[in-house]
Amino acid sequence: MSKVEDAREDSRLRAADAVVAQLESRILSGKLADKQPLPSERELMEEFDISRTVVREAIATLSNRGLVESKPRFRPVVRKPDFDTIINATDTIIRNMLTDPSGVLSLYESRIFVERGLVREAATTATKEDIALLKQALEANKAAINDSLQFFRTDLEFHRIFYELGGNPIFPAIHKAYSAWLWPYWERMKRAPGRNERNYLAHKSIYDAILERDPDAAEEALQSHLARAWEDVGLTMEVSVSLDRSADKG
Amino acid sequence: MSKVEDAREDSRLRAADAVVAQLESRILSGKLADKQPLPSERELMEEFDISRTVVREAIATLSNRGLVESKPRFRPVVRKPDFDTIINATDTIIRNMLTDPSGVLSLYESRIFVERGLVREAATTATKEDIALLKQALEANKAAINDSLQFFRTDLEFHRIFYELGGNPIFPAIHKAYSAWLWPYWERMKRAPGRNERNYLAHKSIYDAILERDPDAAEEALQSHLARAWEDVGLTMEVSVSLDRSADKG
DNA sequence: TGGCCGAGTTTGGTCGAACCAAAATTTGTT
DNA sequence: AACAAATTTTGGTTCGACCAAACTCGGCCA
Repeated sequence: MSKVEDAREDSRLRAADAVVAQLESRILSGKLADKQPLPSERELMEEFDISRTVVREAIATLSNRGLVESKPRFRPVVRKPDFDTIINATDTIIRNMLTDPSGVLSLYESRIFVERGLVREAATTATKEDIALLKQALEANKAAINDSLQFFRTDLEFHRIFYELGGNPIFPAIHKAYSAWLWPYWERMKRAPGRNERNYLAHKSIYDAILERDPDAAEEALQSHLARAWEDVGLTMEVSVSLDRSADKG
Repeated sequence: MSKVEDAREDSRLRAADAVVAQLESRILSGKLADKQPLPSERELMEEFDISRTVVREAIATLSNRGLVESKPRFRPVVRKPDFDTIINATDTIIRNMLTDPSGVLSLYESRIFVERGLVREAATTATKEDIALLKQALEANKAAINDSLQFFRTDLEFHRIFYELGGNPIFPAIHKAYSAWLWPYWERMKRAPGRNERNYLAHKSIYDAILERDPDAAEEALQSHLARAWEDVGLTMEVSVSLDRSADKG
């Protein structure tokens, strides 16, 4: 008997949606194990007694929902959702939204907000091990001052540590998102002489404040650090903004 | 000429993906205006010189991405993405993730983190108008103590104000998300006598701290308020996960 | 024995024609 | 002008077919 029909005596719904629901529950319950390939489309169409068209639509939806990973021409692979999944699913939308400069600013503001909280947290609750991690990242950052690409990497890594501290898996995912979405704007940042040095010192002052268990100082250091960084980027953005406006009027 | 082929001399890609990209750019550029119906599937298949199968797949993807709204049997409607769109696109994933209690905890922890920052911000930078809003919400909350449903609404509203303060559109979207995702758990919260009263007092203490421009007190009040709320919910969840972070400063 | 290669099979990607039922549109009637 | 019926359009679904890329597996050669 068709398992789909049961959940679909109401013909106003899509058949694919019922299949999606079925597969979804199987994935979540573990009947379809993580990292394992989905049954072939032809198997599924037989089992659910539907056309392959519907099967494909269902799989496409699952893919967009992040429950399976599907590369073209390859068997879709089951993937239990985690917070990273959300970032991926959200990616295109965000990128679209970031075509508006004010969207970038909003995003960056939110990042500052989050990191202010994170450094406060670090200043009050960081363990010796946490601080050791920070110190290590800081020194790597210092060592890379003359290699801008490497400096950027260690910069990212230094900030990332704060997102890891609480052990809450949401925050690393957020850091990943910020990095991915704001990266393009950082790439265009001009290479002012002494910029790396300045940023390293900013990192150090944050670190020092944490060492001294001073959340206010840490927050302040972080805030001015990121505000300054925005200025570096904002200059190049303002150009494109005004360009857009003149293009609009024309 | 087929517009799809151009972006697809590499046959390893899906035809649907190219169509998605095309329509996506048209929506973002405004060539396909917001709130306007998409061309019919048969028109699209002719224009792009592809089969309807591919058209449907493309539309399904756009729908999942949140760029069009498609109810079964109705013409899909163009929808320019905003931060709310993200929440909707993310919704199913999150709900799936929340089948795991630890996921709920992570989410709730992140909410506490965010709101701690928000009330600190409010305590330092809230304008007279902001404070008036808070006072109004607080009084509405007080007036609803004996009507649990109404109390819940005013409770939500009180918290929402903090998310509105900065004027950053990301935060209201986040509040909406937290409300939607955590709602089911709150609904199951037991109706202990005096609970509304207690929560109102907690809100008041937050408000008072903001009045006195004391971010530490505001944060502390918020923290204990939400931690206590979690206990009310946690009991019914039959999961004993502790939330004590002892992050309070002496 | 072990790794490489190629024929044969499976599987995903795409097409096209067709049918149905519901929505949208037009026509007809009062 | 308003409402009801007939007609066209459109989305949802099925079936069958074809292609090319991925996968399998068994034989060849070192």
